[in-house]
Amino acid sequence: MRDDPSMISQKAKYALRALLALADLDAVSISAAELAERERIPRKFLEQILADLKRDGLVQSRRGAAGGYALLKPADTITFGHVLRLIDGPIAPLPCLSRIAYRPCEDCEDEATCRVRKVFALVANSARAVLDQTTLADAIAHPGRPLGLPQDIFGTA
Amino acid sequence: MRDDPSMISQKAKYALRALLALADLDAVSISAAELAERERIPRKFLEQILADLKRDGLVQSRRGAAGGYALLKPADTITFGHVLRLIDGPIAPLPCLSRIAYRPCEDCEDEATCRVRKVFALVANSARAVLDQTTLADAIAHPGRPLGLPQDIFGTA
DNA sequence: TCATATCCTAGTGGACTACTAGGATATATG
DNA sequence: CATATATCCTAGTAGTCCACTAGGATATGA
Repeated sequence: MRDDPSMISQKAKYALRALLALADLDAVSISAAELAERERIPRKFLEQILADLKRDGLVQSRRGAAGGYALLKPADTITFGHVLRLIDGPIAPLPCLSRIAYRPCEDCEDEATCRVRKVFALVANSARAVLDQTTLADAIAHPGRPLGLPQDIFGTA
Repeated sequence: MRDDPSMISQKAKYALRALLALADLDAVSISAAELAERERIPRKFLEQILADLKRDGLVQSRRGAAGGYALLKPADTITFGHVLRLIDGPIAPLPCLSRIAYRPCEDCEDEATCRVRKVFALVANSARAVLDQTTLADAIAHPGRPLGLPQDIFGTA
């Protein structure tokens, strides 16, 4: 038995927490050191993560004294799915179910009739439904709102 | 970026394929060697997998010439979730969301208000909804039937 | 007896995670 | 200008895990 396969990486968790913290700030910037302390993230590791986020355009930075990081896009345009794919790679239980990094299963005879694939396609769709429709803003907002999910979770296949 | 985090293990895929093949047989038994060839699974690896399945009571075996393996439980009582947990461990994107192996996130201040947790709870619930309600029989049956999903996918939280 | 099975334990190469380390470069302030 | 404070960039590393392979002990039917 594996430890936990479906688990997201620590790095992705840090990235999401950092982005949420930046969204909390709203307009002001914060240094990596301060952010690291506030969110209990190893500082040097956080720097690498912020570099990834910057490379993707989610975050902007300023160097030197009084420098720091700030969100570059509105919090309601950044989805959990986007961040997760950026840091952790494809969201797909099988390579043959990935949209951004499709690869056939090497030992699979016929993809169209694969019964394992058919079931995990449902899993993938439902996970994506949540991740691609939930934004940082959703996660922050009003505790009253129940983080709702919309229609058509399982696609049309 | 990771290769693919949400991916199930090759071992779990083999286990599911093996069980489906056993369910196809229906009543008759088959040797590991034959099953391995049919499903393109490394023979020795498959033996280990079958041992796991046997230990869990899903499969029975007979030794010696004319020995082999057979399903021990009806195919409509074996869920994908059960097999996945058996082979791959907990189905939870965060340790604090696992039901069978709960552990708090070490760097998490307050679980109740954790915004990352809140979102991934939805992911976990929707994945479990599929996996715990889909049986081997469902995966085998009639191509007409669309592998439907029932109500209340997101729990009551 | 002998071929054919399952059963059981070890071990291994390669990949990946979660960091740490060290310093180069840029910027505000005195 | 000097200095403190930041970001930026590249390497490296201990530990863990996956996906097997290897080798043989044990049981069973012919």
